Amino acid sequence: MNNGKFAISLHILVLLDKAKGELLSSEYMAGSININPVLVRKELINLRKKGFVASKEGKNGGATLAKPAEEITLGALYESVRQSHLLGSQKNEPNPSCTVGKHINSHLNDLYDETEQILISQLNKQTLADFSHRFT
Amino acid sequence: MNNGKFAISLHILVLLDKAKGELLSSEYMAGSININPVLVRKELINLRKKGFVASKEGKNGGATLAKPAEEITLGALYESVRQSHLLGSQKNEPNPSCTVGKHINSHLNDLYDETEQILISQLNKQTLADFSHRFT
DNA sequence: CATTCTGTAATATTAATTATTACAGTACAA
DNA sequence: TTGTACTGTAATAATTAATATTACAGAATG
Repeated sequence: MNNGKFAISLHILVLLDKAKGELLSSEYMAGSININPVLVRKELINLRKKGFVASKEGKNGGATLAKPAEEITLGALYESVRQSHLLGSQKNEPNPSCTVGKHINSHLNDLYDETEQILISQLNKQTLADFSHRFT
Repeated sequence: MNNGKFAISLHILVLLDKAKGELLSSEYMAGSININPVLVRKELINLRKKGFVASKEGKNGGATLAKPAEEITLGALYESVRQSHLLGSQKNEPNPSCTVGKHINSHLNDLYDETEQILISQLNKQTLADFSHRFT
């Protein structure tokens, strides 16, 4: 489905939760995740768009959670980072002169959608707060 | 998690199911999927190893299902093509001097494992026969 | 107004996926 | 017994996706 974005985003959110409202810089978070700060800022764009975090520009700026960790479900996070389909991308262009080839993509998409819904509802059972509490 | 392998493998299996025991060549299947025949043969290696298909070499050779489509669940197929983790690969090496960085990978793996189990059991509700019947 | 941040674009690097070429070996069938 | 049509598999190339880097304008602080 997706890439390391879910892991990176969740890592960011846990750090912000642990920071208890204190602003964290992208550089600091990048140091914990061990990736480039620009990648953190890019993920923040997305997280901000979804209303999970807020940023403050300028000196002593940084990011913080924009809503309580109890109100951010992992399913919502999954949906926010998901870009392609769960079980495989529908980039194949099967032969339309073959009955199977002609319909496989729509059947695959149905299957993926059904399955993804289950996955999301499973992830929705857990909030950022729950996940964050796994850390001592 | 994984790539287009799930889609390719499922496409192959549906073709074989529809062929009702008749041997299909990798070239023929590649034509329906619209990919290179070598990729089909590579997927067949895996499907054979899992006991889903059998191949016959030589002239007029090809592949066929090795067990009834009713006995191949999509969950088993998923497990057979899965190679990396569902929600993202654990290739990050977070900073171990940070509490969050130090433990995030093991917590992520726990989460992924839990979630993947749900996904597999969901996919297990459907067999190749069920999926194949979606095609007229 | 120097400093420390964010936001964002542009580009480079690396890794993963997919495709291609090549050929040995197997089975059939004339 | 030999040509043909396949599989099996390795080696390599090409393409695409993911990640990293560099660069710099603009915002807020002190």
